Amino acid sequence: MNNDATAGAVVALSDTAWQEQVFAAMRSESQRFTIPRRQIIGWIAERTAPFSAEALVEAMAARNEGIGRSTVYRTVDWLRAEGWLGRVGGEAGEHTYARTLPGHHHHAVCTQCGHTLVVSGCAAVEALSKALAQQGFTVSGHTLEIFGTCQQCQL
Amino acid sequence: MNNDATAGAVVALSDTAWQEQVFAAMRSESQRFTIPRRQIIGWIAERTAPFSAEALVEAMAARNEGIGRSTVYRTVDWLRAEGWLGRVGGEAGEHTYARTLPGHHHHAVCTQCGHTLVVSGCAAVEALSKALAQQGFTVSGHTLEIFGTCQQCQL
DNA sequence: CTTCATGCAAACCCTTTGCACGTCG
DNA sequence: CGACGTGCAAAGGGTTTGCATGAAG
Repeated sequence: MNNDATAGAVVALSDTAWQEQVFAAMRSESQRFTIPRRQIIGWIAERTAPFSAEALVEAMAARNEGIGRSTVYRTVDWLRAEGWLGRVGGEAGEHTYARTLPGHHHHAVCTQCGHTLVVSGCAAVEALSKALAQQGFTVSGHTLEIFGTCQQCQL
Repeated sequence: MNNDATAGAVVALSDTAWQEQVFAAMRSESQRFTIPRRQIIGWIAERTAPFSAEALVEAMAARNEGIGRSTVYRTVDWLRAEGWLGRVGGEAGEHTYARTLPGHHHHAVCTQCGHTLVVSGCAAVEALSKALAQQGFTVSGHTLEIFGTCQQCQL
């Protein structure tokens, strides 16, 4: 079966690739390759589920070196600005963040364990764009978040 | 042409119907039909674009009666809890809210004037659900926000 | 008359910022 | 060395809460 044409490929979120790409981007943007940044990025790379800013702050503060709140937030801001990190489910009081890969895609997040799948492409939304175009509405972008239960949590 | 089967119908956001339904829901939930609540709901019903909480607070404070912040936020919370109001585009510092209609649907928001179209149904996402089901992921819900330029703002 | 929403202001939370110091290149 | 990131703590902005008052049923 092949749903790629209509729904895009579904893949697990790769962590090592993400970290490598972020490091490469840092270099090419002449961002300083500091220890705090490496630790923060490394921690995020290990996450397989979305996390809160506070969780990251605490994890870094617990380190021997004791990375400060501001550094964490500043690094997160940079990652978001560059598109390596995105906010998901901002419905609650505190924001949650999830790793992001270059290019257009969406996340399917398990509401029980937080495990995240990446859905590449979104031909599905293109149909909507056509319908909206008939109303004179030009689509320039969209966000899509999917919630559900992953295979593990259904056992 | 008929895209309804794949993309759902696209309609403008109806305000009077919304207000009527909210009022009816208030009664059936034995919520008190107070003047502040009616004013807040009435103001929201007039909006054709998403609005910030602060805008609503200011609009209410400007009224002769002077509705307080807490009342505004509490009413908003109730509306959100009941599904009559939703947060959209929480990426920025302050949240923006938009009216919601019963049943599943999505919004297409003009990034220039804020005008909102409602897209009923979302057969498009069902294709994604199938692809995810093949990975053992059961979809229970999703959010979709569309951004673009409406007919008015393209002139 | 009893119950519950209101309004004011202070508390609260997460996030951002200023400044002197330390680190990277 | 020079520039820039870091850490601390305090400020900032939006949202929530406590309590006495006042309106709704």
